[in-house]
Order: sequence, then C-alpha cells, then structure tokens
Amino acid sequence: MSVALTTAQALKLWHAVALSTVRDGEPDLSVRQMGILLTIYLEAPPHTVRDLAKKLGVSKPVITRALDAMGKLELVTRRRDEADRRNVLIQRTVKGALYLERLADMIGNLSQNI
Amino acid sequence: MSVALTTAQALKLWHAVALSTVRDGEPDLSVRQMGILLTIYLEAPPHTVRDLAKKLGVSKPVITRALDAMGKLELVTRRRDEADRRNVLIQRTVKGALYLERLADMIGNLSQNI
DNA sequence: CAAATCTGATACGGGTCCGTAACGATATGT
DNA sequence: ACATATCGTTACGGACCCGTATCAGATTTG
Repeated sequence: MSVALTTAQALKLWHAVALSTVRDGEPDLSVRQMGILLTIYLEAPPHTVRDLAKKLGVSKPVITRALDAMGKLELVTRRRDEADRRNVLIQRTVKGALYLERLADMIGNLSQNI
Repeated sequence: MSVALTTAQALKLWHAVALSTVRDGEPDLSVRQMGILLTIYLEAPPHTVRDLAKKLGVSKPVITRALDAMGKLELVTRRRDEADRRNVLIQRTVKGALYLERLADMIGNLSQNI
C-alpha cells in the first residue's frame, strides 16, 4: 500500500537498475534465476525442486539447472531430505543473503533519485 | 525523492515482478537488452550503437546483437544516418512503446500490493 | 513382495549470447 | 590522392540455457 509507483516512475526505476546492473560487469542472473533465488529467500521453507517449479510455472529441469548455476556461485545449497529421501531441500547461504542485501540496497538507493 | 523504497520493499517488489514475468511464459529480455531498450525510450535521441555501448559500458557487438534480437521482435528499428552514413540511428516503434507501457503497468500494479 | 508412483537429475539437439578479432564502408586529415 | 580514423557489422569458438524425453532411486500402493 505504501509504494504505489506511477508508470513513469516504474520505468525510470527499471532503467536505473538495469544500467547499474549491466555496468558493474558482474554476470547477471537471468530473470528465472532471480525469481527462484528471491522465492527461496523471501518465502518460508522448506523449498523443493517440485515446489519451486510449480510456483514459477516452469519445468523441473529448469529449476535443477538454475540451482546448479546458483550453487556454483554459492548463492544456494542443496541437501537431501532425510524424512523422504526423494526430496531435495534447497537452502540459503551467507553469500546468497549478502547478494540479495546488496541488490536491495542498490534498488533502494536508486529509488531515491526518482 | 518520492519513491524511496526500503530494502525489504525493494526485494518484495523484485520478487513479485520476477514471478510475474516468468509466469507469463513470454521469452524474457535479458538485463542488457532491457537496459538498451529503456535507454532508447527514456533518453533523448539520437541513439547510435557507439553511444549505447558507451552508456552501458559494453562492447559494440553486444549492442548490435541486442538490436538484432529486439529488431526481430519489432521493439526497435535501425536507420542509416544520412548526414554521416557511418552512423546508424536507433528508433522507437509502436510495439516497443506498448511493450514498455505494459511492463510499467505491471510494475505499478505489483507495487501497490507491497 | 511386486507394481505403480513420485522425486530430482541427466541426455540430447537446438538456440542464444558472450568476448575478441577481424572486416567493409564512410569520413577525415594531410 | 592517399593514408588514417571511425562507424557498425560479421566471424569464430565457447559457454550457457532451453524443452522434451528419459533415467535411477525412494516411496507408496495393492
């Protein structure tokens, strides 16, 4: 209720964030990867491949591959569910938390110039 | 000055937009493509490949390829600069304007639930 | 216990993007 | 005029992601 961007503000903010993200040179996460990462960090655990696939409306291999990629960046970790060993539980990491904290700070700062 | 997102709000907004973007099934633009598109539509013309490359801090082939991809989607057009025929002027299209309008509406709407 | 079901991961062929290094076309300088 | 510089594009090899189909392992069902 308290944010309520106008369409012009929304585009300006998106522009600023896109420019800042591109310019810093670090490889960007895809929109899908970002959606998965934010779901893991903002929604209540446990998170499984199946749940994430359903939540994002994509196939399971998409989740597996995204977790591979983000795992290599140490943004998330996987662990077997000992209760039901078919499941894999996706967990947060310190690096992942810091990554999103930095992203949020960037967006917050840029939003102040709009 | 009027937006000023908190970090928690920024992440929630990003999450909502990422989910909405992924779920609609349409192929997403990359962050680079989005940065280029928004620069073309939000900053004053003329836009050349060289200028865009400098503004985003990327190489010229990146711009050329992004324009190829977005041109295929009819989000932008290219035209030779008759004054200096080495230059290519990048121009807006109706489809591109509509695309960004829809994006802005989506962000604006999602921002109201945060 | 055997069959059916469910999980996440993998294989495959195809597409897109990347960074670097070239290239033709045009314009400028001497 | 010719050499030099600048423009955007293309070529190349490599990396990544996609969608579909299939897989092995774990669990549930009959």
